[in-house]
Amino acid sequence: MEIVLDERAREILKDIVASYILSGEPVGSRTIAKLTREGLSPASVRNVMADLEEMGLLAQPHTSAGRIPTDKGYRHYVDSLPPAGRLAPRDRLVIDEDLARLGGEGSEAMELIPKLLSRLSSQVGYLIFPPITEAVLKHIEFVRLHARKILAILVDRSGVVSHRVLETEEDYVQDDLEKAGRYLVAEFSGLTLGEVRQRLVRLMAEEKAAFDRLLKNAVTLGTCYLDAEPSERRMVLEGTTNILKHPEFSDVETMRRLFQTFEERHSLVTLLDRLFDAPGVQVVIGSETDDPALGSLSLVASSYRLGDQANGWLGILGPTRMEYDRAVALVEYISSHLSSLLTRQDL
Amino acid sequence: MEIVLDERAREILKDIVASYILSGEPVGSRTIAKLTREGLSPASVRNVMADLEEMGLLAQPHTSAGRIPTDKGYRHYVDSLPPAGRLAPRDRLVIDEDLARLGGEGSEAMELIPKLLSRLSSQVGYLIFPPITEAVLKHIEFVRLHARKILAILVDRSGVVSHRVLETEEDYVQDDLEKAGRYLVAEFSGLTLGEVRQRLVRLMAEEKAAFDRLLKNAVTLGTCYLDAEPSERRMVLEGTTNILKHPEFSDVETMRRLFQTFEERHSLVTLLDRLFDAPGVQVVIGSETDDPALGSLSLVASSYRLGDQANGWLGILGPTRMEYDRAVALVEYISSHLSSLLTRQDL
DNA sequence: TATTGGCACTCGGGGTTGTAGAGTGCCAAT
DNA sequence: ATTGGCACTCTACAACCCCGAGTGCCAATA
Repeated sequence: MEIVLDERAREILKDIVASYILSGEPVGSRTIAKLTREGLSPASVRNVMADLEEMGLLAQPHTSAGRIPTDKGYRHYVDSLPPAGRLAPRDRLVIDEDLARLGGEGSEAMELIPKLLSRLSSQVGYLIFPPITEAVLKHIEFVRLHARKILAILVDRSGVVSHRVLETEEDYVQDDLEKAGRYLVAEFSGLTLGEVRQRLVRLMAEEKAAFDRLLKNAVTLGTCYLDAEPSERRMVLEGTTNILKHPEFSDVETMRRLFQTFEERHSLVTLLDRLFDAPGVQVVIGSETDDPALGSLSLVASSYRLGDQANGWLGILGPTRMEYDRAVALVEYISSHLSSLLTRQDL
Repeated sequence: MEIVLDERAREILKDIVASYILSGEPVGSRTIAKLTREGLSPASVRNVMADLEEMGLLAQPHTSAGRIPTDKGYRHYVDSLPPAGRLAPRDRLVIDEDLARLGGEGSEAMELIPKLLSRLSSQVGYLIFPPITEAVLKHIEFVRLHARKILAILVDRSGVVSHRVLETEEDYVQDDLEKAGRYLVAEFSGLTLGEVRQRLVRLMAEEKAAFDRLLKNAVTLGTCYLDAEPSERRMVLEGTTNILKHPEFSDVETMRRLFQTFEERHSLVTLLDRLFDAPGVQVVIGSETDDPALGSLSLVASSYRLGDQANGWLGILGPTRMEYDRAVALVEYISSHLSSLLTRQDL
């Protein structure tokens, strides 16, 4: 169901959406007539508007009001945006400075980036980690807590630390745990966790493992850790309060649902996970998803590369009535900047 | 400025506050007259009410409305609550079950407890870690990230993991880092970080350290880590969306300020830090603090003991119009339960 | 045939007015 | 000291009206 618009209709749609994004008020035919250079009369504009409404791109809040874009209208608008938006030099400067200060440790970036996105866009900034199976092992370490309770700590190549408690069949002494950790690092560092798991499974199948205690410990503990690893991806949200500034969320109930969604995070991750893994910045209009809580929200998202690991996501979350050009430029710039920074430093 | 109330006035104040907490509506003299057993007439109640208002314990939203408690009124009410509140057996059961499932790892408890508090109270649950200087060293570990960037990971006795990136003067090889870590653990595990720092300072002053490379490394790295440790205490908040359910926050602007406070956390920690470190549950009426964002909020707080470490805080944060008896009982029970659980398991 | 000016119509928002109900304060009676 | 009674006050709610913005449609026009 491809909608074809002639030049003028497209122009008018663009103007309406842009004007509505700026003002938040329904826009009438007069406003547009004054805006368009080729001096069209309000009446003519009205005709086009009626057409656009029939196609489902515009809507009227009530009979005698101006038009506002439908989500379909936003979609058209977004798709017709020039691909390479410009970023204000001032913003550019802030980003360059902040990212340069990064120590090159993953966790730091993961906290800084969403804050940066949030601050510069005055919206919600988010960052989703790459899937855990793609993390490259740098270091792993086991610490005995109590009998049969072991704390496992893992560091991935980009410096992201994660840890969890393992419950084991037998009771290990700390010394054995350290040996096991060192063995795993020596043997597998530089591999992704997915690969490590495969190797471990293979090792477990080999007979040799049954006799070498050190090897057996290492394999058991390693497997235990990887199995305990939840498949859910980590996500950082920042600036959620910014969303409250927007008048479209003055309704308390909508807002409660929204914050609930933020608090759970889960649904956002799966939403982004389903996104087609294309390069470049993508825009998702809230209602295109099936989550009602995201009703009047939109996401601007870009994948990023952390070293040569598979992609994580970062972007901006804001009301559907958002300045997409700015947002897209911002996300685009930060994402590519971050990718190159991390990839370079990783060598 | 001690306010003395006679028996009847106290009774009426209690009834008014209780009724207002339940209904959220200003309560009139009729309601109270019907409630009190010793059949007082509304007119008499009105007289008492006028007195209470003069004392600043009650207020009228407008001339012809019932009375609502002032914060001073709440304070009186709270102080006159019976100290040992009963907890519903059903809640008790839930808590017992959930806490029993705890693996004895600190981080798990730190996440579970606020959730539990939040769920059972339908308010915001929080937990503040003990001051970092009181954490007992169990394990420390250094991982080389890049040249002169080192990731330091620390585990305290209760299993809480924290980590940060150190920038060092010289470049260490991983092997030296491991030796340094092992040295620190062997020498100092079981001491609080505060004590560890003292020892390190002393060691650094001794001449011997200048010649033994291993020792020097360990001292340098240890000091570096402890200095980088921010003095700010960690805090976990859970269920912030619950606050939105309460009608008193329907005003968007108040709410935005509130969420801002939540997001920053800092101010809440310092607030609790200033609290008199008494045993038992304490109630802070929001306006008793100087933070305007906490205007119509109250805190129910209790310190807890984690092993023999100094105290952290846990509790409930909700609107000043909150069911204090329930909340106090809940916080009391969870706090003492947690303390005993952690202390026992630590042996 | 596409565009335009004109005109009647519609609808929401804001201000005004009226009314019912809840609750008070005060006073005189008990 | 307590109480019944009464006049008074104030809010919340609904009804109403009117203004202005904007539309849809039609007949006139280039």
